[in-house]
Amino acid sequence: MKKESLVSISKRTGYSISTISRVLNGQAEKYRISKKTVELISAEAKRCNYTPSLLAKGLRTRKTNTLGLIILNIDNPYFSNISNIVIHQAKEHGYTVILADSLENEHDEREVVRSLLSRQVDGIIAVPCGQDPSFLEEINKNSAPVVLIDRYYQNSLLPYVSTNNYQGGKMATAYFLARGHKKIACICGTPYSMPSKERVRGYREVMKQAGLESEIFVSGEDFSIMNGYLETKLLLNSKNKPTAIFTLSNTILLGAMKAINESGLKINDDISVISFDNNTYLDYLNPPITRIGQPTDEIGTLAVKIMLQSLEGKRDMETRILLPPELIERDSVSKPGTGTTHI
Amino acid sequence: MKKESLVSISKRTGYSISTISRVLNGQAEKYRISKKTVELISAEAKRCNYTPSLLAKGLRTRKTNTLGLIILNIDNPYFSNISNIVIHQAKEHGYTVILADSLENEHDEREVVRSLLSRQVDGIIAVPCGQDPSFLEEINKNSAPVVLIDRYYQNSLLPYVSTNNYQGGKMATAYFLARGHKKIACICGTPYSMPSKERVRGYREVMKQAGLESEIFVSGEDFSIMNGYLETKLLLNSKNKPTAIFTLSNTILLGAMKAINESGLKINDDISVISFDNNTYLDYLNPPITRIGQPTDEIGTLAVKIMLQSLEGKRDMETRILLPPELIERDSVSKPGTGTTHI
DNA sequence: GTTATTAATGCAAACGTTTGTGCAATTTTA
DNA sequence: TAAAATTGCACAAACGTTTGCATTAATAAC
Repeated sequence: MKKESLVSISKRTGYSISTISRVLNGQAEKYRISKKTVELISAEAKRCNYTPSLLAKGLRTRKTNTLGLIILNIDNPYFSNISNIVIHQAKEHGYTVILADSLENEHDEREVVRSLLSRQVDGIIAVPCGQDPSFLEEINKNSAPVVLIDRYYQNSLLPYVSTNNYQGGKMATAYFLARGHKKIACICGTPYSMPSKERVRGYREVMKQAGLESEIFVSGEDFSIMNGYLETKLLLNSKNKPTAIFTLSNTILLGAMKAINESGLKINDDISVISFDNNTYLDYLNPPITRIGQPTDEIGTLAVKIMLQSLEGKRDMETRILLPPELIERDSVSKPGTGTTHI
Repeated sequence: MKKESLVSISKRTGYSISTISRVLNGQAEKYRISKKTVELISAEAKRCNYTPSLLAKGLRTRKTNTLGLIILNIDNPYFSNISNIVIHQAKEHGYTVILADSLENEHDEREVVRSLLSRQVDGIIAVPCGQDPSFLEEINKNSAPVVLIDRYYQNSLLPYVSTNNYQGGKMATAYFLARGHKKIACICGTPYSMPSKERVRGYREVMKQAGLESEIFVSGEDFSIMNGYLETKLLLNSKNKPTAIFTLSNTILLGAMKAINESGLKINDDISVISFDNNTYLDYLNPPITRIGQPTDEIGTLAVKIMLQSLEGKRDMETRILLPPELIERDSVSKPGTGTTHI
């Protein structure tokens, strides 16, 4: 089965390539193609199951209807979650997305961007991994519009949509305080990343306001399970053991739980935990984990929307967006007077 | 910044487009381009940060170095796991993958295939969702090679790589039996899908051999959390309550756990559970869940390998592959004489 | 001092589209 | 009935590559 093309249809119907093209693109009226011709060509196209070559189309029009999506790590449910939304939203608007991950290193990020650009993606939605926005800014200026999600830069005008992580940090800390905790430790992720910085800032702020400045304790190096595990190990073995731990991601939480289990402690009874990120399985853990959920649906949807607006040349939209997080109350924090450790 | 092309480099260096092309494709020697020229052109290409247009390249060579990957649902960790492997393996060999999901319905599957083909993917790796292989067979024959993963067809020659689900079903059931269980129920997923069918077949086989034919109980309609929840509800409220439940996927498991929790029962003590699929978080559930793990790494890697072989015209590889599953023993099955219900 | 070799490069077609412009035939206008 | 307007379509260039073949200049062979 030879692949069908405008040429092959042209030969079979006797009409010129341009006429076929215009009919199949709904430009028939504009070019006054007769009704009879339109029907004839449409019928033939359907009969032979014609599919336009998006390569040729893209080459000619400089538009591929393709978006690049760069995340840190496909395996992380938070990102696969967002990817899912972005892919479907894009599809909804006629776009296909190419998904790639940077493995959270700048070298791969650059390589991936180049690869996407050589495929002429119309735009790039990315969770950036470095501390320096200039590379992506240049891409945004010269090659293809860039929209950031999750992570973003303060000193850059790149559009982004993320969670109000500061608020999230405050919510978690306040919740601990309301339940009588004072010794609250925070295990953070990649320290220079905006989400980590902002969550920590919220935590510090609330601690300070409560007069617990001396109890502030932040550690951690990245958003890995291992990091959560190691830091928790250290915390549990320190002289000044906390009664509550604020883990800044679902991955850190898993590591923390492992360390806690190994110590024979029970979450809630012996030590309280709040995590960031909302995942279905968190409700099935023992106990179900109280957490600060991010509005991933809205983040993905808005990112695509901003991208599309940008592609259509509209620039009147607010393009630096922080969405409110949500406290999802479960059972991993002891109630006042209930816990054993912190009274 | 005007996009660089062979033409722009040609103009600047004075060499013809073909010479540039050959140099940049490493064909210099073959065409006896002088060393000086090669260096000059290479330097200029690097200087201006030239990236070839893969659209033009693909159009001309009919090769895009792109693979399509179709899965049922991006959000399911089992699939995002496999996707991760496939994407990285493909990248390893110079291929980019376009990820799409069929939402487990044939209409979307067809649409997605068409979309991929119009992008001229070199091949398609897919978890098929229907019962009829003919559509994908036709694609495989006429348009692009197809390799199936996870699900496959008995009456088709399409290459596939999957888990030996039959063996997995037997392993789980035998494990239950060895621990003294007799009333073992099985909650299956999409009943006509090969994984579900084979796992159930293994379950039935072992039950029969143990003389427990009368205790065989299989229900379930799909691989959703809801299905797991509802079926477990029914099981727990039936007159002939099972002492053990074999859930055929991680999603079904989550649903089942919810139902079990709601009944106030405890896994292991009151009811035993084995699930299919291996996920990190299963170790953090209460209790950690004993499960039949699939070799997702190998599945993804082999699928890509088979695809590449097929693209290179080699056909001498075994292309219908079942890999052995692995029993991952945790703590969700009561030990003989320990459980309360089944003695 | 011709002629055959070889080295180094250029020409032009083709891949499958889109789109500005051109042009013949038909119809309308005056 | 001639000019003008409209209808219905075709031509051809362009997008950025790859690649078979042609071409030129230099060197070697005789």
